[in-house]
Amino acid sequence: MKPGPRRSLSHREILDAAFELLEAKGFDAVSVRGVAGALGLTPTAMYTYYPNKQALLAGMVEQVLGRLPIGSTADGTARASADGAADARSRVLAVAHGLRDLLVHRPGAVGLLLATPLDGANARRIDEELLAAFTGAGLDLASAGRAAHAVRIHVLGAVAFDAAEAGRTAEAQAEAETPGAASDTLWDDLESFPLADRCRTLADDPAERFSWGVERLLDGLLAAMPAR
Amino acid sequence: MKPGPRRSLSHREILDAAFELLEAKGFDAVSVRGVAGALGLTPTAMYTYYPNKQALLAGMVEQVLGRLPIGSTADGTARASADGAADARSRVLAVAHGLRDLLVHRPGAVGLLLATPLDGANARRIDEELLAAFTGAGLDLASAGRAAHAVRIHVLGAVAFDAAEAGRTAEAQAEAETPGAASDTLWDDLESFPLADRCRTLADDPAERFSWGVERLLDGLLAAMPAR
DNA sequence: ACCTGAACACCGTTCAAGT
DNA sequence: ACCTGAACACCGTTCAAGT
Repeated sequence: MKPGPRRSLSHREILDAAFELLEAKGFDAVSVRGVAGALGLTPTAMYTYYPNKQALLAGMVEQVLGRLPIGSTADGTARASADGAADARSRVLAVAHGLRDLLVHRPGAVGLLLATPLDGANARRIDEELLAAFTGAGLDLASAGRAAHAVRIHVLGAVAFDAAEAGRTAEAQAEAETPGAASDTLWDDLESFPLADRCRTLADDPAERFSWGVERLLDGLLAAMPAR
Repeated sequence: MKPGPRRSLSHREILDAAFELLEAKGFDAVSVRGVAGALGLTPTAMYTYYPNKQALLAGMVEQVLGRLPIGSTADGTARASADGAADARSRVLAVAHGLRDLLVHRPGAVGLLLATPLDGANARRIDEELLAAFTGAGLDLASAGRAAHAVRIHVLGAVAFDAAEAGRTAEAQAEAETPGAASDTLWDDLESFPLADRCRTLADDPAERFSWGVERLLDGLLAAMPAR
């Protein structure tokens, strides 16, 4: 092929192609070469838009985090309320569930978040909302920072575990469909894990488990207020 | 080279070489080819020991998790105490801090944990300890399962964030040492993040932040007991 | 059983060259 | 500025063949 026409793609078009690839074939398929191919470009042409793969992934993270609505209450900054803690709880819950919904409905997005620094403008915007909520509840700035960090950890970690678990059960199903392969790794160690085994039969719903965990975390965080 | 002598390596030797590579050059250096090369083997010889890379990584995870001491109190099963919640707290804290120490002192180990299912025997052993602690505190099995999951998430997530943060500041330092490169990505967006900016100047110690977060999480989890 | 060597289908990235 | 084509130094994995 000769150089071809100057298409001059926008970053939007490139990111759209990358997300299409992500949702169709998973995170591993989001390669510089793969995205270039989907756009009808040579791999090297990608380097005129992004200096490296990290920058491309960072662009994707920014786009997906940008879809999280924040501070949705219409009253703007005037948010003073009778109960600062209750206010904080609802604001943090909105961020937590919003973020989870964003990632759960986007297969492969977890890999994206885990592979990328999370220091872009939209990540900072989310941080700011969490900090505002916790300081509004009466926490000092240092505690609010730690509380926001704990929420960050919990949301991302929960989604990552859910995704890993979903992938594993999908594999297990695919394996069960091939009757030739006997159940491998049936270790039957001397050890047994009665509680864990009984627990596994419960088959908890991921969404409910997430909700419960965030509520309990908030119970602990919002109790960390200076006595007043 | 001809086939060479039958060395018949043990899994231990292979895993040791893999960990040496992990600590020396990071998680990305732990490749089938890399480990084989460190052992003086051809890449394909690795496949007589492990069916694929996943299995090799799973072996590494099992070895590192095996170093976590559990149930260190000498009294064995006789653990009934006046305050079940206080007992549970100390047991969970032991697991959480033990696990964190294991990972923090082993650069690259986080990548390992994030890339592998965590369903091996040692992972189950840790699960069992957490479940025992929470049920001992009076939680029903379903709640204990959710609580254990929350702890799992928090410990791994915290270590993952710390590692990412450490990597980022290391990069920033390396960049600062090359005075030719001006400070890139100084966006100066219209938005500003006063709380997040002030928060960043606090420079919280990761170990203290972790401790605080786990304590707050446990505050919330151990309050989730049936009223008695 | 354990190992080699060649091969397949991939990566991210750089460089010289074209328009 | 945007793009191609060749190239470099890697991946995981398979296959046929040797001992």
